Amino acid sequence: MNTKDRILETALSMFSEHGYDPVSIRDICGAVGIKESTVYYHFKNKQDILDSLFIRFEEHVDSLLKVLHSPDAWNHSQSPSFGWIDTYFFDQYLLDPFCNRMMRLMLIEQLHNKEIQQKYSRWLFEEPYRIEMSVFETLSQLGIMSKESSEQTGKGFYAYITMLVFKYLLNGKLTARKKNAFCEEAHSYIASSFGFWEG
Amino acid sequence: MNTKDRILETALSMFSEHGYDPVSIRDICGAVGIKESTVYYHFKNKQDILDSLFIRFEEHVDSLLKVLHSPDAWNHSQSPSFGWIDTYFFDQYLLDPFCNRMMRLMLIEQLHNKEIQQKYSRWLFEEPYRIEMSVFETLSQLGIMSKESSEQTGKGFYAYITMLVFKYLLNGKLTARKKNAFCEEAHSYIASSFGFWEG
DNA sequence: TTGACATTCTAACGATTGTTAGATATAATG
DNA sequence: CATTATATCTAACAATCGTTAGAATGTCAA
Repeated sequence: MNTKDRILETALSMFSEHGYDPVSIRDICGAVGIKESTVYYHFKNKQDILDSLFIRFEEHVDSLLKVLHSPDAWNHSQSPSFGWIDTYFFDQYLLDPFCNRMMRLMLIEQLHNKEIQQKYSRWLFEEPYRIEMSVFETLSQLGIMSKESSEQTGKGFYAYITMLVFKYLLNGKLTARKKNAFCEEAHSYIASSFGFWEG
Repeated sequence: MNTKDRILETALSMFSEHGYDPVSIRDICGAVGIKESTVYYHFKNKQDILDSLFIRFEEHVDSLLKVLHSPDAWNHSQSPSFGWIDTYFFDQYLLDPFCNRMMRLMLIEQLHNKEIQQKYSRWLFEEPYRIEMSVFETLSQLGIMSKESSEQTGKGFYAYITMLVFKYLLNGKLTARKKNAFCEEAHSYIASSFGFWEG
């Protein structure tokens, strides 16, 4: 991996753990194994590192969203399924190491950074809401649920997953134990609430 | 208010917005209107300010919990009610300015501070879960709900409130708009899910 | 008024911060 | 080989950090 990417990866790893301000350029350089001035060859300043991380993240999730909303994503079963949510929404977004770190970073910085607060609202609440609700909307279109019931059930599902995200995926260090707890409790909720469908 | 209390209040206000490290002793002193060295007359060091805040918070919520679990709290209706949740759990905990600031502080610091991470888990997940579930446990004891149904419904309720807390009460600055959104959506959820009871 | 104590001040310390100028090394091009 | 461009280095800067010693106040009892 080239130096620029190593700086970005190390910076994200440290920012997501301690926040932006508490991590110094020297901290990052020490971990990467370069001198401070080298950073300024690749980036305009410290803020530029943060900006670059968000550019990469939004490219990443934009391409992810395109896949999600393309017909292919829904092909392996004729209707949207919780297997689909597992593969795309859980594994490639909520549980993905890069995305998880970016969410931690947004979580720390949102309280005092207005720009990041907007990104935080979008990527932790609005887009997940859209994605999860689209599943239940399809369910009502397919006649599996009534429109009102699908909306109510969708909101309940969204709230439960959101709670699990904050409780397990954005609470202290992300350990294998917490990942498992998230998956187990999510699947247990799905099983007990939607056992009638795609058992 | 005496100087020590003014330091604590100002520090909490700034810590909860920016986090512990980014706020300097000089920032706090500038806002209070004193010189830096005065802080060290009242506190051992910067960390001591943070520790004092947590001591005050835990004293505050401990006394709150005592009230919650005392018979008096349940007296104004023969069964636990959502009005009770409104008065004690919402107004005096989740929406209380002091508690809200402490929760923000814990939210920021928990990702890299192991001690605070434990407090965060306790005061944002475990205790709220206990409090909310105790309501539904009573419901099943009173025969209003079956044991299984009360547990499932309780978890759904807890998840929904937790989601609303993160979405509205710990997302950027706490405005009147967000407070209202929290209350409205919570009450709307209660109404649509539990309209059968205490309409 | 004097003395004792509580409270706040002035002024500085060593360490760390983001950033920069300019030298040095490495690699590619003629 | 000489030249140019790319990449990393050394070494320092002004500013800010938490913290401290000691002088200057204010308050109240003797």
